[in-house]
Amino acid sequence: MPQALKPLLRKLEAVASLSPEEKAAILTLPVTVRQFRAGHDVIRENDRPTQCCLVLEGWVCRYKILETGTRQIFSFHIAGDIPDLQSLHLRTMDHNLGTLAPSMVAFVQHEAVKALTRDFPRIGNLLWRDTLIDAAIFREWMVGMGRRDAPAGIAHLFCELYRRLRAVGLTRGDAFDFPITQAVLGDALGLSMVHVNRSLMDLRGRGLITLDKHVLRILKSEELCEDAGFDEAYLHFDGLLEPA
Amino acid sequence: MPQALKPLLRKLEAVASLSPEEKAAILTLPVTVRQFRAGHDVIRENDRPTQCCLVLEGWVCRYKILETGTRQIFSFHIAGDIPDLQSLHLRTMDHNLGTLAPSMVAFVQHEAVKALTRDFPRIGNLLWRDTLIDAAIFREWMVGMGRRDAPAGIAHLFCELYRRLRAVGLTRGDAFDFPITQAVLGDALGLSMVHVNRSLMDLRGRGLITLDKHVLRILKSEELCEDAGFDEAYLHFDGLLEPA
DNA sequence: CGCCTATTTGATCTGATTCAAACAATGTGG
DNA sequence: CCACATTGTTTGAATCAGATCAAATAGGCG
Repeated sequence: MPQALKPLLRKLEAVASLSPEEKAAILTLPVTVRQFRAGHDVIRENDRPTQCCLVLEGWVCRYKILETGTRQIFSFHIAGDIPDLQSLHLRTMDHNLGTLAPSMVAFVQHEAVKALTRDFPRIGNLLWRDTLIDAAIFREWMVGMGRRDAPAGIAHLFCELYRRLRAVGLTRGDAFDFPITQAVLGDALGLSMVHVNRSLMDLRGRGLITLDKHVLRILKSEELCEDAGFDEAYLHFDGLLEPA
Repeated sequence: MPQALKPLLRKLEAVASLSPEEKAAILTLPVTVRQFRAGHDVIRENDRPTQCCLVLEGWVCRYKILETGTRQIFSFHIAGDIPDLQSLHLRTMDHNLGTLAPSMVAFVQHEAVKALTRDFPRIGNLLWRDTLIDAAIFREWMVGMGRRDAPAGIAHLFCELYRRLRAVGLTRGDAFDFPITQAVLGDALGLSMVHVNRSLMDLRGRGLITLDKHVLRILKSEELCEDAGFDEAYLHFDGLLEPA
């Protein structure tokens, strides 16, 4: 099903225009598509995957469970993301990949991706670039955990997710579907669920957002960004790669 | 000065054996070497570098300064690291790179690196792999900031640095030079300097480490790892790339 | 010696955690 | 369609890890 890879193509073409051959090579990658329920693992720590996976629909996250039983979430992934590209070059998974909502995921054999990057080095560079942006997002989350208080950290995450979702056409005006529980939010931000709840109340109380029935609406975008110290540069929506 | 690139070669060869041609290509990369004093910037946020840099000697870190004036450090880099490989694919720097100690840094034009990865795709994959390990380290730091208390976070960092330094031959038995002040440690871990000091006292008090005159000695390695919940898998010392 | 930077200690305060319980929403099977 | 179970949100109270403020002490080094 070639159209399954449309989200990926869309993402790559946002950065550099691809030649017809490059597009065709991507769209004809052999993929297997699987549907997952919420709360299931797609890949586990210590696995040695032979395929990469691409999110087509839903919400997926990378995370680790500590000895103490607590969880740290590293990233959220939405349509078009390739959350485990790293398995292409790192044999063993050092974290888990799991769904947070019902999700559709496409799998592509490593061999096929390697052949693609061999035949079309520019595509390889675009994929590399994607993993570098992942890393930039990790860094920004570090800022949130290390140097921002809870309301600012949450606000910052909302600013980020709004822009990433908008970039793949998943916002409706100033709102988007947000099927993420407060407990999960806490695991992502390094906060307790109770404190997430109170910080959300704070953001709501100041009229910056609403969050109801899993729909998040950003009411005062400028104020929210201001509060969060948000600067979208780290998402690198700008950075064109050199032309073909 | 071809021998400047020895640390890089050493690092890459730890993962995959290189052909004579590949080695030659790396060693003959045209480089400029510069010496920096401690506390100086090598690259700044918003810069658009035309070259990559490689740490030959010293201690370098990536960091960001917030509006509030606080600093968040994202990573420490030592000999053999290429802390801004990302500039190869992301036009604009989203953070700073600065020295923490007198350091020697080699610069290589992007064009030269791109030519290298074009002519020797396996080297390109090794470099990509290096940036993926960077990202794995970011994730582990997120665990530290989000889910570990201060002594465990510091202990974890020490475990990591010990192994990374040992891998490039910069340890002497169970000790290594550690020219990092407590304030800097705080900026890396998202802690106040005072609290870093108290946590260090705690580690010392329990006889796990000594830290004196910028020499860190690990007295009880197992206990320190245990305390920190340290598992070196994320450093991927194991993961061989496929053979040539 | 005197300056500057780094470490250490004390006292106080606060953001965030923990524990506990109520409440709301959603879904499921009988 | 209701009863019940389950999952998620909200609130309260007590406690604690870590921040902040302030000042003393200790090293380097020109």
